[in-house]
Amino acid sequence: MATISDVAHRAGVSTATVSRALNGKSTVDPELAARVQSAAAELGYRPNGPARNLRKQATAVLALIISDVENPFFTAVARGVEDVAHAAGYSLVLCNSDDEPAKEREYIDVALQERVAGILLTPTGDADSAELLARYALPVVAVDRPLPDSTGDAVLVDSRRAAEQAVLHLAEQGYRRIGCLTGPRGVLTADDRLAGYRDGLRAAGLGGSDELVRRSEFRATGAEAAARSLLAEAAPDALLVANNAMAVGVLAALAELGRRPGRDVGVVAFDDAPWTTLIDPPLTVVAQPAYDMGALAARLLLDRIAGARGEVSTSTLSAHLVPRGSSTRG
Amino acid sequence: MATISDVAHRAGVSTATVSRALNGKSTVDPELAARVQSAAAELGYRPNGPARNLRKQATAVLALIISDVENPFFTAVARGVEDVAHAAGYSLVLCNSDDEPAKEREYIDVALQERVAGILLTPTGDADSAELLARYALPVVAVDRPLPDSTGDAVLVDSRRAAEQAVLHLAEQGYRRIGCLTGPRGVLTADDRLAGYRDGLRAAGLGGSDELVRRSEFRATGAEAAARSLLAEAAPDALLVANNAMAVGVLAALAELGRRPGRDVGVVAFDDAPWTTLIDPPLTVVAQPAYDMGALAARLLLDRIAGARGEVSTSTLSAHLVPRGSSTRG
DNA sequence: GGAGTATGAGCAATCGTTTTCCCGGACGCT
DNA sequence: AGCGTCCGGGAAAACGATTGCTCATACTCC
Repeated sequence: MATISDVAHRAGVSTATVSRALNGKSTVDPELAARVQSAAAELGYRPNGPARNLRKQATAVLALIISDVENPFFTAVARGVEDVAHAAGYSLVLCNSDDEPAKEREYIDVALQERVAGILLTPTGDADSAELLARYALPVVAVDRPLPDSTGDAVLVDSRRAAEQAVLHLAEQGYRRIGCLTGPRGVLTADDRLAGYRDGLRAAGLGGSDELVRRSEFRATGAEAAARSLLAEAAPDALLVANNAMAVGVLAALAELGRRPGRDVGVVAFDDAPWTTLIDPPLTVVAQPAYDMGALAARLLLDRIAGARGEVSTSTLSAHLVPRGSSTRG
Repeated sequence: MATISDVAHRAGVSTATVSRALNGKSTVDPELAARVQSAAAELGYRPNGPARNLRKQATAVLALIISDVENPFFTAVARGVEDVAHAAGYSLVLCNSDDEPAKEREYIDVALQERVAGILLTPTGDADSAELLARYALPVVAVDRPLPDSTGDAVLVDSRRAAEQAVLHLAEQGYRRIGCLTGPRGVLTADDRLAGYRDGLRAAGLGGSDELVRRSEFRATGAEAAARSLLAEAAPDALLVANNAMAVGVLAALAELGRRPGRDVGVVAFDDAPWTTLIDPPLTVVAQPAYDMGALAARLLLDRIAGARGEVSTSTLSAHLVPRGSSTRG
């Protein structure tokens, strides 16, 4: 593949001039610039990225470490990030941590090696990861969950408050034994939503009991089993479900048990998705602004990279309840 | 950040020895190797990726150019790719082409500059892109659709046959005026599925007419409008829908018109998704092995990169029909 | 006409690795 | 004891761009 000196040779100038001409730097004689342009075009010259990155001691690459691209919430985040990054001339390397600290650390290591300009991640909460990031002073923005010790900017959703409102909504609709299906202990969004659930029960004057709470992975199969056990053992008349994938499992369990959402068991789930209006009754959801979170996070990160030195910021966007049929009796 | 010579200095050896020790190359005295290891650890040394890539004239990065990460089909492909790539020590840069040739070319250009080891893409069909790839002899595997002129390996699904079988299935169930909603002209999967639809009609002895066919973008909103127009103007008693996102639009249109899938209008859609069993009646789908396609494509690409010189291959996986309630009367 | 200044291009250093080449010492064999 | 062979490690040359510095040329102004 043609190098800059091939181009220089063909255009009859030095490599310095080629570089300047191609990067529109300083003043290059228009005629020479034209010669360079055409020489580059004829040779199909593409600057060598690694060489340029080495010399400039900087790359135009961001790392995005999310739990799982197959989760529509993270997918929307990724899309927001990519759109902003791309508009700014940055590329994105995609990493699935599956919420495993070991994988997370491994990917951070790769990012460090590749000297990416910054990292966006949904932290597993692993302290070593955070320490690694801090040690190398790599620009970081956390999405969906904060970093341990809240080093670095974060773009969050007020899950707790949203969960509380979801419970209040269920209570208003006349549900009394409201259960909660949330994610693994230690995952902040899972714990937050549970806390919000408890806030809601308290605010509604409903006593809660741990019997009405189940945890599972943030996936359909685990949630299905958890829902089944909860329904059998605690007889809830409504459920707050902590994410979209879990909702699939819960709805499957209800269908199998012949319990109709809304009339028999009120259901509210986190995360909106296109299909939630297609089921009967339509699913009441807590819609999170995933795309916007990604876009905002990317912008914050680019600002940091550009050298904005301000205080560490935490942006908390709010989720909003979208009431539909699954949370009304009748 | 510490460089290799910092490590060399601290360990009291040359940079060459550090490099050899850290890469487990040739034979380095175990004692020296240990000194190097601990010096590197103490300094928190991370080899400079760009420098290494420059020197080695190779990177451990693959580019993945797909239409849209928010489409669950591509998301599953991406996941398959990522898993395989990661296991082989490769990173993935993610690009959304939105099926726009201009964006596709732009991303190919970026990939070329960054000297990625190979590209996986769902080609828009743009000839310039293909030419670009061919000119630089970059290892490429096409996923879901072949490259123009079928340069490069491809991992496809037998969409046409699957569409035919879906139509035959509908015909068996007693539907007679079967319509088709497919994607934009020129997108191969869209055209293939349409061709398969026509094959199916012919095989079932049903006359087709263009009146029963509509095209839209591969998205929900376009499909909803198209479905509405088709239902109003051509009175089909069944629909073959060419992808998952479109199915959402179609089902929304049916719901709004008060037409029940199955009983009133048979529906079969491409792409399975977790929610398809939650609706009533459950949606009959043509399930594509998206994850496997991604994984296979990545393996083929890695083989090419490793220097497998064999013939250009085309792997055609088969999709299978999953009959559910939306395609049975009653 | 001469001195000073702007303008534009080239030389060469530099980024941090890997890898080739070479050299010194140790060892084995005759 | 002398010679040949390994073997391990260091010096230095790449890799391909960017950029500070220098220098030649032409121009302006007195």
